[in-house]
Amino acid sequence: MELDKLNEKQKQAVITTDGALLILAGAGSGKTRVITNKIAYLIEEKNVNPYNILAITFTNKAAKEMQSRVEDLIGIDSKRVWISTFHAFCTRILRYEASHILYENNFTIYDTQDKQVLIKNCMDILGYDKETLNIASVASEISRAKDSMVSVDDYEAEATSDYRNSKIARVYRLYQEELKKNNAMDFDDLIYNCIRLFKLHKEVLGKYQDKFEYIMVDEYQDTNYSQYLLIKMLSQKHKNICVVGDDDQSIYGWRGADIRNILEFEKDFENVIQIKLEQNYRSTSNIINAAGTVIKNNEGRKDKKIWTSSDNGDKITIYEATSENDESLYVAQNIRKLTEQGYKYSDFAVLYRANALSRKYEEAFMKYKIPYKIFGGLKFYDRMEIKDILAYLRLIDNKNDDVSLKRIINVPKRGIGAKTVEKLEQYAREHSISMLDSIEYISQIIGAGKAQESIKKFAVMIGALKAFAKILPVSELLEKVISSTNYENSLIEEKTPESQSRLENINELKSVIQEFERTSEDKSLSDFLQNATLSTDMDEDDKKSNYATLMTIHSAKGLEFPVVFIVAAEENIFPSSRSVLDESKLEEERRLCYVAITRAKEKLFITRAKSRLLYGKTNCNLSSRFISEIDKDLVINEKKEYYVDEDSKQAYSLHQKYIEKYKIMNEHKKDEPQDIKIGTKVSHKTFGKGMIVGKTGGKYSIVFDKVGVKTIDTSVVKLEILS
DNA sequence: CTCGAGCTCTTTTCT
DNA sequence: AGAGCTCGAG
Repeated sequence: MELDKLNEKQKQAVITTDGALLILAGAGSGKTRVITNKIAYLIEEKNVNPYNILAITFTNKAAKEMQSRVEDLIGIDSKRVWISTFHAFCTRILRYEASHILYENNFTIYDTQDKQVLIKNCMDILGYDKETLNIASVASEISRAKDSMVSVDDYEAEATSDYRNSKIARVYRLYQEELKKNNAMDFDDLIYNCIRLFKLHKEVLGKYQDKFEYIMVDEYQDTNYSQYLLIKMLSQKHKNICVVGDDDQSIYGWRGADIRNILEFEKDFENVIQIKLEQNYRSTSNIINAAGTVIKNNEGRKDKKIWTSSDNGDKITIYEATSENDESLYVAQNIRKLTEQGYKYSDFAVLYRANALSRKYEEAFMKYKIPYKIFGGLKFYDRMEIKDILAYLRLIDNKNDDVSLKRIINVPKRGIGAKTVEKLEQYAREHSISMLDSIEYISQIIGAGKAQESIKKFAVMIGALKAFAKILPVSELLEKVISSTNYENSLIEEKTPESQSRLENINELKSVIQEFERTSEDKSLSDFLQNATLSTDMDEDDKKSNYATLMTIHSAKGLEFPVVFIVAAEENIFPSSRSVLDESKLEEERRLCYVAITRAKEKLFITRAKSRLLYGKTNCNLSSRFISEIDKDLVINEKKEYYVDEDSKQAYSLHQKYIEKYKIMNEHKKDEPQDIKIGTKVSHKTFGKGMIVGKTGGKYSIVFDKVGVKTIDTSVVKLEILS
């Protein structure tokens, strides 16, 4: 135990073990330290059995971090504490108790993409076109319903008078029926169904209530209603519930997080003790004060003031760039300058509001030879080839998974087209069986021919693989899948750099599976698939490597860096254009800004550009209101000297004229795609040197030395031919 | 059945 | 700017 290393408040938070405890932990106040020490304290001082402790986090990364820090404190006993994410926790329970809610325990978890595929499918069946009803918005509406425990019946009842909502209600109903038929659940269902299970079967709930004597929840400000309910139900017996959070860091309202949960914790639970951790150990005093002057503009927050005993440190540098190019070069130049003064590349982070902004900084870093890593974008398990292979494994594991079957029935191409699949699906629907099972009756469904032969062969292959699955470990099953589907070979034959990188990813999947077999307790196929769906790229961070970090502010939460650049601090970007008209959304943006500022330990730069090319258009945005909210005494303004004109209105109108002119010029330019042979070496003005490897119309696939494969439309961007 | 031209869309993102 | 999706031609 390291109780003596804690400050008074932290110590108090650790030793207050019984009853309901709300720890309001400001940024950088050592909250993980408090939770981990509390777990150790319960076990070592209070003789609580580790088996009776539950600690819940939002991300795998946070769970792993917590697990390893508890292990450092108490050793092997830490393995017996339940430390997991909400979703992993619910999955584990549902796997034991699936039969109570009429699911099979090898149910498949559908990720966001699978979910959208199935929703689109449902909308097709109902005859709703996506022009009137946008798939993504239906998906998110269904998510919000489940987050707030609104069942299909409830939703329908509320929606009767509303044309759009009653349509969504029908999609929701069909979608849930399809999930059930496929023996599948989406992410939201994991929590929704867990609560349904507890409500329906009090004896099951009782079992878990007995087990969890002490419950801890991290990042409580990010919980949604269903997560709140889950915690509340589980803690009902022992009533030892400790939640840790910071209302000022609630930035996930748009995905259902309810800030009310933390603001009204004291009403929701009995005899709540509240402890505030306000001392910041991370940042300089100037940074903390800047964060404070911004966040105080929000109404309706818990009263607290973070402070630090550190020195003032440097002032915050604000740079007003002329364009996004100027801005990105400024960032790169400053990083270069600071590395010469002894900073490492890994000390730097560039934080932006949206992933689409990252490219310019990437280019500038390449130019200045600064090693960097971009987080976000396409994740490993989202890659096409990985999803394909996993779809095979899912179908083998769960024959009812029609979504996976449809994904791979013609991958690699075996001459089974959309019409055939449609007929098969219809037959399956009419006879209430899975698509895989309906293949048995294929001769009744489609006439004899090439498609029928292919589909029979497909079914035989899946049958054989299922037999292998019973006797082989997952890693060997994977080999069988790859060889019998001819997946690898068809990629090898393609001989494009894309297929090359796909092959590499498949090899990566092989090592992921081997790693899983080495480390996991339950080595079953179901378990592997669930792990794969619930995990993400962010989980691993190699602290050893030396590179600058580029990421969105959202993904930076919980991290810290000696030097932080907050870029594109402009109205309509940060705060985003969709937030500026809505006071509560704007407050969330401001909290996001608070999170961004408090990531910095020593130096903070905030930059903005007077004009910016984004989503194919140039815009002139005003400086972010958040910049002006920072106390002027804490700031140094840097600006290009030739910007004499302070009147932004005038600058704006001049710029608009210039842009109009530029547009007209461009329209004339957009014509004649270039005709270049495959194999030609070319140069692109932003991606650098590369080689043409494929051609589709006027568009070329090009492997660039630095950035990999990109598709370039030469009627828009001209390429310089090198050889 | 497969390929390619032309259309639309674009915040954030963990699970 | 560029990715993804739909629809029509071969």
